[in-house]
Amino acid sequence: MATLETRPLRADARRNRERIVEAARDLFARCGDEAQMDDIAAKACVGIGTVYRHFPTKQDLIGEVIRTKFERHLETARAWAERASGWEAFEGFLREVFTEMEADSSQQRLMWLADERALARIEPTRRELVKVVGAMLDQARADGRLRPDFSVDDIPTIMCAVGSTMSTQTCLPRNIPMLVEVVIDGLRAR
Amino acid sequence: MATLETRPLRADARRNRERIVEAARDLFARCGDEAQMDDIAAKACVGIGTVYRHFPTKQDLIGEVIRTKFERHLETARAWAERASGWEAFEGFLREVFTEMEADSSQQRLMWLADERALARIEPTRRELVKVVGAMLDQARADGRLRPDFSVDDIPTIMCAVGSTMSTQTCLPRNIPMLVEVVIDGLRAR
Amino acid sequence: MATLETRPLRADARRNRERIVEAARDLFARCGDEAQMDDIAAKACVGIGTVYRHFPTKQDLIGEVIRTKFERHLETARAWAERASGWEAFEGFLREVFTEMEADSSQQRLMWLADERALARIEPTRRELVKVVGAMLDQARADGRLRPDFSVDDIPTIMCAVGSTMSTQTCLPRNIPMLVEVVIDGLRAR
Amino acid sequence: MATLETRPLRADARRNRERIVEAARDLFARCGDEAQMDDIAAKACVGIGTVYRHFPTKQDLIGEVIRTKFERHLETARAWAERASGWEAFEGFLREVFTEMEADSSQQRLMWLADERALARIEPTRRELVKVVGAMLDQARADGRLRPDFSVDDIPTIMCAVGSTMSTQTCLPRNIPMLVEVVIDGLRAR
DNA sequence: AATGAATGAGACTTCATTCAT
DNA sequence: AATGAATGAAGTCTCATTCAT
Repeated sequence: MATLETRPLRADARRNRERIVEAARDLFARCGDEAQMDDIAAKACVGIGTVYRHFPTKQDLIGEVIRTKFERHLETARAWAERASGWEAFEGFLREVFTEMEADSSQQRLMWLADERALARIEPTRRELVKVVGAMLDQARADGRLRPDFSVDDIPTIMCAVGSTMSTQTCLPRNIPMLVEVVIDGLRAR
Repeated sequence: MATLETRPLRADARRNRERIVEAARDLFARCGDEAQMDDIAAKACVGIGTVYRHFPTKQDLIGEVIRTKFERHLETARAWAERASGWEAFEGFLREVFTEMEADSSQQRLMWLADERALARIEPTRRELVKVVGAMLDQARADGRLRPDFSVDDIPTIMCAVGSTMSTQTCLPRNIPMLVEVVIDGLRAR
Repeated sequence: MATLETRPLRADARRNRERIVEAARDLFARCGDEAQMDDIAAKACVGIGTVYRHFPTKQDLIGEVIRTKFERHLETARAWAERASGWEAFEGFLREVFTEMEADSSQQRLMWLADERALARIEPTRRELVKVVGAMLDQARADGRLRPDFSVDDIPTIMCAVGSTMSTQTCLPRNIPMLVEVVIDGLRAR
Repeated sequence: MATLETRPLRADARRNRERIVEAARDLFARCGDEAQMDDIAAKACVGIGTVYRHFPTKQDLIGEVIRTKFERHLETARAWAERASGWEAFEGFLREVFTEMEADSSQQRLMWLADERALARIEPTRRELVKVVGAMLDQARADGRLRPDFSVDDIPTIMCAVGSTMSTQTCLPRNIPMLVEVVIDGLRAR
């Protein structure tokens, strides 16, 4: 009932939160849609009530898992922005991101479960990502290496095209490396 | 009682069947996964039992809706195979299919609901499609217009990449025309 | 619309009726409760509507199948009434009936599916059976071979006890020959 | 918050569980197969979900109801094993069990609804019961009071014969007391 | 702050029966 | 007299979310 409690418990809470997100990541990857809140709680070794304390909705949890992945893509973008510039940086970024995606391709399907509420959670990260990559694009376009009609706002389209292809039913044949080459070649100026 | 007429009841049954598929097409497009068998039956003005008489499983119905779309793609491919050949036919086919897809882009998400059972239903059509388009590709490759590492088995990958991008949540920005150009340019021989 | 039709079709109808009962016998024996009217119709090579023309209710069909079995028991009783008398006839009848029952023990469970309506159908046959066996019992009692407190009305109880034991889940151990001996010995006068 | 009390919620849960089994006992007895999970939940004043939390399947609930009855039979057997021995104990046990059975004869039909899954639940109790009664039988056989061909494994057969006869449709005449005497006399050595 | 038992709307599917042909 | 497509009430079970402890 005191308003001013110190936060000794908050360390515990944060650990719980991380465990929950970790468990969700794993179960969503393995089971997709079917991953249940109960199972996620069990895997995180917390009660289901604790999951809901941290994430009031399943969509919030989905959104958080997606956000952590975008965070990693953002870091990748920043690393390439430092390491190179223009088309080189962009191509390097794209290839590395696609590789990351394929490493946990089963998680790409999370994008299909996410509704507006979940997606709202990743907006800040997404915007930051677009900003960082935008700089590379401007340079690449100025250098005449990038197709002129490609804008920074089209990046999500590209990433989505590759990512969602990774996560379809495995009973249909998929050739991701080929797709990556087609897309990157298609982005070059002719 | 005449021997010559087609069986009258069967005509009714076929009409029902078509109404069911039509209703399913519409509701899946609008509600995705959420579309319920009850609602589909109601929309088709038949009892739920009638739906299950024609499609013993929800996945069978999903599969049938997808199959009808593939059937249309197949017709498009055949039309282009007559009208042109090689790269011209392939590019024409691709552009027309992508346009068709965008016309009912909300239906692309059906692919995400389909499980193996549903997908099994479209196998014959898919195989025929690959065969027809394969002929175009061989010619295009021989003419040096197609990137050499692209095989007929990669067509589904390409179509999936574009199709699934169309069907993502609209709250994320999408630029489909740009994606189409990138993909087609990426497919050309350099 | 004529009231006075001759019965050339009735031969067909009777054949259908027999085929339906035969199919029902088989399917009830194999599937018990789960046997469906559709399947019975299919197995009898008639439409489901034809089944309902002959037996307005599933229970009527169940009752008919049971009745045919009672009919056979009745014949067995009559045969023993001719061949012997008193306790000899009764024991012979019982042993033969129990043997018949075990031959299609899977059908005994039909008794568990039958409701009042079905059972009403077998009343005449049952009454006749009791009458025939009753004569044996009177003689056997007079001869001092039958336990004195056993009446003709108790015959169904005895038959039910053995019959229903035959039809329980096979995962529980059953020893029918032993049960038959216990029951017959228990019926003797001491 | 004290460490000593038994967990309060768990007490509630146990009460719920008992209420569910109690409600199931009553409804299965009255309606047989027809008793529905919804009704059982309502009668137990819990949500349907609570029923399924405790018993993941209807068969599990059926099995539990049967198990509680077997448990009572087991207690009866143990009581007689202390009170007497040999044939006296066995006959006393049988008569008391048959009386118990008749008290809720409508429940005997549960045995007919039980499938393997339900029956698996009662295996331990059944085995224990057979063990306790087995000792009586050995003694009775040694004393020359029991028919020699009767083994401990035949007990379920005997109990089933009487129990199932109790639970048939009441429209057929039943004489249970007579059946009990016939069976017990039939079990004696001659 | 955490727990996990409870909830209950709602999903898919079945099948005895009806009725237009 | 026969057919079999259609019906729809009712069944079992799931799972995101709530709330008493």
